[in-house]
Amino acid sequence: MITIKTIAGLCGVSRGTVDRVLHGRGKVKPETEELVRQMAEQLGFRPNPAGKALAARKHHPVVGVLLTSEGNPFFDEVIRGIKTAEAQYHIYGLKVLWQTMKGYSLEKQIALIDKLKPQINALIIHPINDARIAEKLDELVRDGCMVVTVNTDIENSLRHCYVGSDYFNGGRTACALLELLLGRENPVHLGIIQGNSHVLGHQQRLEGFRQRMEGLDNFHILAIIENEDDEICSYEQTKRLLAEYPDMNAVFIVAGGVYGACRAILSRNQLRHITAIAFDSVPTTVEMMKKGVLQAILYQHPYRQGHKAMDIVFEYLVNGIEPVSKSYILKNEIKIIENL
Amino acid sequence: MITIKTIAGLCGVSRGTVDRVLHGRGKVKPETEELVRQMAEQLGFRPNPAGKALAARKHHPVVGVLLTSEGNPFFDEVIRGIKTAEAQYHIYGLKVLWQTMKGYSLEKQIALIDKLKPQINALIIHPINDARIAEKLDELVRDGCMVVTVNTDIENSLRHCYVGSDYFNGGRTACALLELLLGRENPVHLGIIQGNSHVLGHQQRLEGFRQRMEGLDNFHILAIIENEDDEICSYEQTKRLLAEYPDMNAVFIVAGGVYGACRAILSRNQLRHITAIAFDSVPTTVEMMKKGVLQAILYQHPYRQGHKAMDIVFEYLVNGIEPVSKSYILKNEIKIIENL
DNA sequence: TTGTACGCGTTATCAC
DNA sequence: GTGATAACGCGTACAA
Repeated sequence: MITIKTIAGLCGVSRGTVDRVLHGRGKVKPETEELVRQMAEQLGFRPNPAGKALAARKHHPVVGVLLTSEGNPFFDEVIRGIKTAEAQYHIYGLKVLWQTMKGYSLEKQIALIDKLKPQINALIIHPINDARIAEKLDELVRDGCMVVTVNTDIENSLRHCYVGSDYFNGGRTACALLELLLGRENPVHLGIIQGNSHVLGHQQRLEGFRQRMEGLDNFHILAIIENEDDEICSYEQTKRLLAEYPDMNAVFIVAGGVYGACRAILSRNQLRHITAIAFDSVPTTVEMMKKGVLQAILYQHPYRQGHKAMDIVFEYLVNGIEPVSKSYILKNEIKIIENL
Repeated sequence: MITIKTIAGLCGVSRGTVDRVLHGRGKVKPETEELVRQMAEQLGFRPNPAGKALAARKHHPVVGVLLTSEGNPFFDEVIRGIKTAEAQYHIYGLKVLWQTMKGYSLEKQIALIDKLKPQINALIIHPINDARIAEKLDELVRDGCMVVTVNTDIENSLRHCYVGSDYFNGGRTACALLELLLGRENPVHLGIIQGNSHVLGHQQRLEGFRQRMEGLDNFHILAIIENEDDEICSYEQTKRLLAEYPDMNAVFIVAGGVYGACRAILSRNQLRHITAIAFDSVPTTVEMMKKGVLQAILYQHPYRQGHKAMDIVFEYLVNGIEPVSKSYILKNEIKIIENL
């Protein structure tokens, strides 16, 4: 095992000098610096996290978590993942400041970022995809704060890393799944219940779905409605859709409002079967799977999203390790009742 | 943060004494012992892993890994998971001894266990489900060696923990998936390609499948063959099966020999479509999905199996933490080409 | 510029 | 029985 001591001994300098070189604190003769750097490089020196952890306990790095999770049960598992990681990293002196909000108010989110800003060394955020938020996050990054987006990414921003699913692929997979369930021969008359077309992930899912649909001659989109992720709106709109298109035999629920849409399908109480799929296994969605309204769902590992986001922040803050990649993408899994 | 020092101070004893109490090394006055124990309990003392790691480096705990992985690409990902964890725990002085074998020879496995036995503090093993192996593992456990079974469990053994999938549920999920793909109305004439009915997991998958099939009046099992996880045998047997039952329209491949069975299906080159599903995403299986022979597969998180097994061993050996549960079960996931 | 010394939490060891 | 001390690897304040 290579330690600072090893390098110091081999270079004939003290541990302090090696440390200064490795941390770029200056005040080292150029030749010495070069020697130490080469030696560390050559021996493949990797600082021991255990030592780092022990030494770093006095810093108490603070992580802010800002989620649009109020009233959105999807985030329950994300939160559980973050909290599990929080407990695990507690001994490293890591502290977490929580902020949650309901809905997608730009002003509210900006206000909460500003509130957290002076207190934190890193931010885990479920961001609204708006240029003003991107600007705010860039401001944080420039001030030395790490920023990790979770579940939803934001365009044109300096954020260090994104942890979440591949929405485009989620749409593709959804379409392929419907093809499997309905076959290539039977005509598929499709109703699409979109969440909010201004939300990046929702857009991308629909694009992915459309791309995968090219060449499927038996697939026909009858209509696309937006429910704004609201259950009541979803219920009313879906009901209207089903009345308007009596030959609809498939429904793709792109984002939220799953329960409302399913209740609308249930309320028709007719013989003709509708094949429906949606995303995420929140309790009401599982209920609708059990009732047979939803044949399958796509699952984006919410627990692991939360945990991984904290892992990345921890590695950066405590061990000084930059994320290996700009994004950490979890697979879209297909779930039916049996393997929930 | 509660440290040994905190407790020592509060009890008016030295850190050494606290350590002796907490590790049951004896040589402590009963009253002192009681006092310290109560104090630690009351304050909820949790030893700091970082400190432990630093202090424990000289122990060099050794983990033996014994897998029947030769010639079985399924284990490639399991191995990758173990190796990633190995690298991560390297700094704690953890060493790993690898042993692999081809096939399922009892004598060979026993010999390899005996070879590892004197050198290891823990064993991660893909065991043959036989009483003689169970006996061997119990022997290890009694000698103070931790034993973790991975991917396949063993019956009636003292092993500390099992990490793997739920085979019974895998079978259930497979049946439910076929029902979704083929519908409840059309008659389903099923051929089942079993691996080896003496392998516990293979048995359980079939049982799960059968249980889920109860009440599906349109499902009919035409035949069940065994391929002994051998590709050639699988190819020949499947070919014979397809010739014998020309109305077969669904195939369930329970375990190995996926490639052989798929090649047999391909070789018929006929118009009638066969819906086929299998387990695990090894390269040849993915190839057959791309060719359209397999509509979907079930995936048992091999990478995470390997990683988790090492996690559990690490926690026990280095931090002295017993596994919370006797088994750690990963979900069976449904994969199609799009979300592989 | 460079070296020394201490603290972080745990544990092994030596001295009493 | 018990206490004191050194060691592990790293970061850093302070001394030289």
